[in-house]
Amino acid sequence: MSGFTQASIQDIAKALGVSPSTVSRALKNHPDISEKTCKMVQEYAQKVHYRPNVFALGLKQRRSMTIGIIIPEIIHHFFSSVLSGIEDMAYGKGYRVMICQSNENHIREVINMQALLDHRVDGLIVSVSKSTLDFSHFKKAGDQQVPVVFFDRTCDEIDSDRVVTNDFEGARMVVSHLIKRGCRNILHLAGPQHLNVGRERYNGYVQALRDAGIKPKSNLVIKCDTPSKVEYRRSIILSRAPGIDGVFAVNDFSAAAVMRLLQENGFDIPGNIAVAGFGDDPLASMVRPALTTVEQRGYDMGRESARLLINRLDGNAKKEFQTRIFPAFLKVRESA
Amino acid sequence: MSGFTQASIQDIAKALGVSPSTVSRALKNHPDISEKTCKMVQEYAQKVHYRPNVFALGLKQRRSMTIGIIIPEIIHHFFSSVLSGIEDMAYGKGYRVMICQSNENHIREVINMQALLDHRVDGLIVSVSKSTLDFSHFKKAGDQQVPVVFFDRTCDEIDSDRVVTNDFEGARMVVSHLIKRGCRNILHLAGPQHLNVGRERYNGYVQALRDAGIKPKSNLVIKCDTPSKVEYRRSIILSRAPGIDGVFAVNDFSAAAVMRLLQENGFDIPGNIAVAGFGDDPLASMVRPALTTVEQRGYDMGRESARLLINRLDGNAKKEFQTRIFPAFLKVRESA
DNA sequence: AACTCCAGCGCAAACGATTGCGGAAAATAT
DNA sequence: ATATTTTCCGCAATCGTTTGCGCTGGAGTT
Repeated sequence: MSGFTQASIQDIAKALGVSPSTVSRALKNHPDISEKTCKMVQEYAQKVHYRPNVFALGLKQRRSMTIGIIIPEIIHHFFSSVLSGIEDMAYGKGYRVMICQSNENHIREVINMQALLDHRVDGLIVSVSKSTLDFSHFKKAGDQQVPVVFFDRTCDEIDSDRVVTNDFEGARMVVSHLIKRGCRNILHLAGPQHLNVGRERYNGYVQALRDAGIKPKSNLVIKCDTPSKVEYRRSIILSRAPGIDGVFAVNDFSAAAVMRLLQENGFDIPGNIAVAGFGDDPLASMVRPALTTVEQRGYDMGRESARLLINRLDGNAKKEFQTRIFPAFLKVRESA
Repeated sequence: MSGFTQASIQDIAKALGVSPSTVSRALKNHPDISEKTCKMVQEYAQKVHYRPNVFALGLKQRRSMTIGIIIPEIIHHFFSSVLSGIEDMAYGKGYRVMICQSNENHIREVINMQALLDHRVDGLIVSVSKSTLDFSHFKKAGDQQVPVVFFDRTCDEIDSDRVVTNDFEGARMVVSHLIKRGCRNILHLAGPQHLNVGRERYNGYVQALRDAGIKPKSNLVIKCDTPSKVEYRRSIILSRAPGIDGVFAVNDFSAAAVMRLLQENGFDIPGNIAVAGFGDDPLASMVRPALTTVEQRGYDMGRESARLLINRLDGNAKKEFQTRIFPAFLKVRESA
């Protein structure tokens, strides 16, 4: 009710005939303050809907109880899952979050970084954009004593905590599955190789082939990690199509797109060509045939990222940085 | 470079042998300060990477230059598009954003609201959660002089600026299209009727039927607005299926889910049953057959929401509240 | 009676930036 | 030469909260 203006500690102090310091202490049950006073203050504070001023707090304590997050694109189910995990853990520990999207754009990432640092976030959780090759903006965070946790797409140049999926093993598993199903000539729609995820998934693909005594062929690897790139490369994909019996795409979006492309051109999935993706996006179960893919535990990864960061912020983290590797799970559906 | 600690205005003042007030004014080219001093201060500030302290600023100016955003679920493409629109407009006008998800949960929405108010956002842009029936938390924003703009899912009880799609017309168009294609018995998977979007789309559906002289049947309207609800209601949907020749779902997710369900049970889309959705999610073009749907201009709606809000914040808005209605566009693909 | 001790509270200085007002020096006018 | 205006800058208060330190009065000790 109380209407317009937010009550401050001084307002409460004045109204109750005590000093601001007493109010401040009473609100946190400081032992110096008598029980009676505590109760009186707290009740009055409640009545006038007192809420601490975060600006004054931040100014005084030199911390914001806020975690900054930079992710490439929030629209991907994996990233939103991670986000939920981070939020839940953070809220539970009294932290808030501030979310920025880089839109896979390096410049935007740098701007976001600055904005978050300007807002004096206590720590950062980041998954780097595809177009980021220079990591100096992350070092700036280190300079300002702001710890960074990288998840999924990490930055090797910077010593930090990391939370990743076992991309290698996930890729190896799903490609092995394709081989077990009888595939011999498996096309890989690869992600950027300067990103750990792209590299690891590629490596897992190669490993699975080797395990089965199949020689990897470089013309069966195409850099192509979005639906629009699938469209852009349709002619080369279609030129390979007659000679292949399987596709492993670096993510579900490309997998769905290539599946559609192949279907439109008369190939039966999985009859002629089996298709597998990576990530288990909700999309995977909505397309036809439903997509065989690799499940990542995004939510748990988010929680763990936040846990690692907050431990460090609260000073109860080991000095050495850690890398948490989450298992990947093969999710067999209809497409392979 | 400069290492650990962020330089403050006082640090600069001390280093340059001037007063903090001079530095403050020099940094914004105040006419009281000589050109020479301005240049000196600005150059030094640049050198030490001076960045204003948002806490001090917020405390003094009693505004944060930050817009709070509450949306149901960021994972929906529509909402992320709106988000991008808001961000672009806001950044362009010197505002930052703080994003919260309600996850369609009323409690969470209330908490988010309080968190944003605690952070002293200057204004709010909100799309209300499905489970919100009580709007008192929004009134609290009004009490604190924090203007709110509602988009898409509005709140009728509160006088405010609004930005919406012409849901009625969109629904009418797409259902008319179904009818033109020959559909007579069209199932509607409806959203919650306490939300304007659910209601308007339903009304558009009814209007299209009436326009064609078809009598709406209540047993052809099922409340069902997510894939999991489609699953949950599969038996009733399938019991209706033999008698229908079209489906209009309140969003693309449900449309895709129902399409799969029907296909799995031997119905050909669009041969036996035509299916249409709403929203033009990227999903729509990835499923088979590609989904006929209604396009909403999410990005533009985001920009407009931010524009309306910022105009009000900057004091150059008319007193009366406005409602901006964005057109919807029929997007015909393969499913209908 | 004089002492110590402690519970309970207030003073005042931060944190970093802004801004109205006043004042010294320099420039201009008389 | 003095008077007047400009130019340029500093003082100090302010935003709301925290916190080290000091003060008071009453209870307990000797």
